[in-house]
Amino acid sequence: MQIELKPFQALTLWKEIAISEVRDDAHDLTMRQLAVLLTVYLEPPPHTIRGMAAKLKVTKPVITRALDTMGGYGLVDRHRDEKDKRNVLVKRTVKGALYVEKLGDLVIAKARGLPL
Amino acid sequence: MQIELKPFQALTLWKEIAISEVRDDAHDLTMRQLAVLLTVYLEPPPHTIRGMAAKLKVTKPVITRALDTMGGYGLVDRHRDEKDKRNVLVKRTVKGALYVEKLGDLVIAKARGLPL
DNA sequence: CGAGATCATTTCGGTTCCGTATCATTTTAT
DNA sequence: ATAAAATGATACGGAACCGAAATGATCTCG
Repeated sequence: MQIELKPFQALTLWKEIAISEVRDDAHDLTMRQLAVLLTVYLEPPPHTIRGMAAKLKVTKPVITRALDTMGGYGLVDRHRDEKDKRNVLVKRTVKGALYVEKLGDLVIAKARGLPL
Repeated sequence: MQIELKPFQALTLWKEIAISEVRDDAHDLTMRQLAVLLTVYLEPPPHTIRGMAAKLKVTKPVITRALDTMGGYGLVDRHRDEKDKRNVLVKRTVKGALYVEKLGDLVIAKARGLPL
């Protein structure tokens, strides 16, 4: 992963990834859902609804709905926090891990293909 | 260690950008809209509805609606092709160019901030 | 000239998402 | 014990989007 990107190259990378995501659109995630998904898989737990809402500067229902949708896809899971039963902890799934891993491969492949 | 770090960095970059976009959500573009926008601004014209639909492998109404929304934001413009009045040519705007430029700066800034 | 092809848009019914406000449950503090 | 606070989910009306199909305008070509 070269870090010395010029503006046009950086945008081309972003464009190629966006187009790839749109094309073989397995799940049609929105930007918000993607931000939630990557937060869950890249940052250390625990992940609560309130915490993620604060991190993304969105309201709690946005996170709840994103988890509803992605939970339906099997990309994330939810469990009550036994220590504090008001909290809900977002958990990773095998399917979600595979999806994220594939996305990482895509970013790398596209970055490698850039004329640097 | 280094081998596993590369995908993680790539995903972290993608995550940081997604979160930034969600946070200061000037326009709340979807992935499809973003793909359309970047295609218009990074690839040489002309850009027709049919051409972009084919490129993104989506139906034409998807492109039409994306242009409706982004046109409302002032990010793109449309004109009839005078050579073939069936066609509509997508045009760039000053506002859209600024938005794309800012996005490029964001990608670069986030890439630069990655721990190599 | 006229039939068919091409292109973008609109329409349709249905789904999803939005933000605000409210609700139910659980914890904390008095 | 009980009131207040905290947390996530849900209700609601409105907006945006979906794919498929229909529409209107324009072009092509026999």
